Amino acid sequence: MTRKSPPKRITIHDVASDAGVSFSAVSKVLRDAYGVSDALRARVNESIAKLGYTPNTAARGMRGKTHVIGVIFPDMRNPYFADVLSGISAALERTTYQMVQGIVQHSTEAALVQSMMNMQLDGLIIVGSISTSEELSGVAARLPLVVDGHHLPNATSFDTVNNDDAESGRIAVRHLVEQGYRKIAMLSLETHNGSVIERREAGYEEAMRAAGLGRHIEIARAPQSLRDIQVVTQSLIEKRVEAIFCWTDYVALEAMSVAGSLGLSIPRDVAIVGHDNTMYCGFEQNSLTSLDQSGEQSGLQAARLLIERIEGRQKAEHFLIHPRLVARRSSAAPA
Amino acid sequence: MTRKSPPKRITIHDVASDAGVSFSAVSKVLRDAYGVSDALRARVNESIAKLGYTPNTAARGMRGKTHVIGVIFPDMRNPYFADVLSGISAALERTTYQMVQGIVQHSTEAALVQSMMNMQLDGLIIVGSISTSEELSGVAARLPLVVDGHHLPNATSFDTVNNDDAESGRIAVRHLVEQGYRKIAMLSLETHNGSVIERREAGYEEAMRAAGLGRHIEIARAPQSLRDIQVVTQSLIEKRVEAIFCWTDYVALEAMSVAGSLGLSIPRDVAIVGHDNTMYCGFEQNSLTSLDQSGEQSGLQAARLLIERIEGRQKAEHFLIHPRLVARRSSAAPA
DNA sequence: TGTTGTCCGTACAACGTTGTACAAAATTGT
DNA sequence: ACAATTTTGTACAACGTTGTACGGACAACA
Repeated sequence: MTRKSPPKRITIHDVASDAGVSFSAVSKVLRDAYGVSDALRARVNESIAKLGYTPNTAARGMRGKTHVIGVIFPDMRNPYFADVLSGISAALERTTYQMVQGIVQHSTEAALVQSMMNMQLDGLIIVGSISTSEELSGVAARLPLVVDGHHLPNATSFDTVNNDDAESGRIAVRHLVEQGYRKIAMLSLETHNGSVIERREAGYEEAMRAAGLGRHIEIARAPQSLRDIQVVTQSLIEKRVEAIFCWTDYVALEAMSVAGSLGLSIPRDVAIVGHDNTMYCGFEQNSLTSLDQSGEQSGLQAARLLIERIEGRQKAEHFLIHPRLVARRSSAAPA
Repeated sequence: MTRKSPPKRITIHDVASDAGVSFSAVSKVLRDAYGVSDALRARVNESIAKLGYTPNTAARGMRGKTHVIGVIFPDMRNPYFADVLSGISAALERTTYQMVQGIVQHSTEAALVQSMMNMQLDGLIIVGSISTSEELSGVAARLPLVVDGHHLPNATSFDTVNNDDAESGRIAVRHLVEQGYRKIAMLSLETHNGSVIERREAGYEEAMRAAGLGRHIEIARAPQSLRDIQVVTQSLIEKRVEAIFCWTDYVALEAMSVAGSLGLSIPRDVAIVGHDNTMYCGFEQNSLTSLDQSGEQSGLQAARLLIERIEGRQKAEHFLIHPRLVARRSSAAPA
């Protein structure tokens, strides 16, 4: 409709002249600073509502806080992250903080962090970081930081939230052993700069040894590509493993697919356990046993910690979530 | 490690004094404006690299462009959006533009748009918008806008990218008819403010009539919740439909799950077709026939249009993508 | 009535850029 | 050698906030 009209932005000055006060007074109301009468406050708020004023984040960034936090996700394909996001949203609901996301797709985590710092965001939650402890400390020196999904319990300058991943590995193995499986392999991730997968592997090995199955320990690693996962799964199957514990659900679903293509039946020929208990696990055709690390809870805690930190906390906190097994048909006892 | 050191931000002034020039000169280099000698440019660029300077986006937002665009997604659960994001990333790769995402979870689309405007972003791509044409025109009056997944071919103030959704509906029906199915139902979405689902329904109806199956037209609508989808699917099955065309893949997978739970086999008892051809379709246990609307292509075009618009194009463009059927076992001809 | 505080509201200097206006220097033409 | 022109670099006023400094009004106390 409108060709190229000049849609003037409503500023604090417009509000001030509408309310008949100085622009500084409006600023005071916005920051609810000391030294404004109730009458003035009411008048200003009325004008704000009437004009539909919203503060300019860019201008705020030049001076104090922007009231915006950034959340960085490693990818958008894994529906687990949607749960984390829900948790963060829920925690932000009753606060004045807004949120923007950055998703590591083509760009790098470091570039995204830089970009968000340049926007002067008030704090950052990095989910599934692949950065080193040093890099993260560098970030934390410049703005409040919470890392979700990277075990760094000795970090002093930022907080972390994590699933007890060693426990995940142990639970998976114990469950499969109880169900009667012995030759239990793990299908892991090839390159993992985070410490999450290491711990799952460690938990897996520990439980295998504890069950007297040390000789059956077998960890196969594949990169994230579906093709590679197929190849590695196939080689595990050829080795006649009885069960496969996969580092995340979609890998488990792919493993299931490979087994199916080879004419094998699950769990009779091979049992499968996944991780994250994403929505696809519950579908009848998958019926995938999985470890639930409650992404929602994870996000909630991360946001809570970040806000505390923005508001002044200095001492680091490290929150651990206890995983819970959700058993389904894919790991039922063989008949 | 560091307690509360003052990590001074490196500004244009620091670069200027390092290079021994005025700060305005540095700004000129950054904007590559007219009137800088190659010598000065080189010197400045050297200092920039040496100091690791990056421009402050907030400050840029106060004056010209931020070189950041915003992308708004309706949710993070549907892996289709990951493809769209890939396309956008790819298009931005060789440009100077950065990107941040906003995901409509607890907050509203309008709130996210407002928030991104307040950050003074250079442009916006809204994917799967539920806003009205008027609301979108309002946004477009204030900044360059591209809408992906909302048919508004008469919009003059913003661009759109869409799948030919009527064609999707027609293709799905024609395919099922060819395979020998007659009682073909559609499982649609209950509340759809976008025009995408309407068109799919229209295409479905049109093709049904064209095939002389008008009397078998049956559109069932369910909200996004899994529980509701189950109930609606079950009622379709009780009506003994032979095939179900679902508006998106995860609904199709859920329908498949319901059928399986009822002891039915696919496609013998009921055929299923999904939409978006997401990664889960290819898994053997699903083997779901689906319509591919190439999210990657969609994102690529949206980003291209946005950049053109940021750089001055006024005339609206509307890009249409042609869907392609990927046939799998879920719609094979009954034996 | 003068003095001392409180309270409320205003003035104004940042913040780090962009882009316009202008001065100085270098180059060209005569 | 001197004016005219072009090229190169600098100065500075925005942009919309925050937060500190300050002034004026009014009440309380002597």
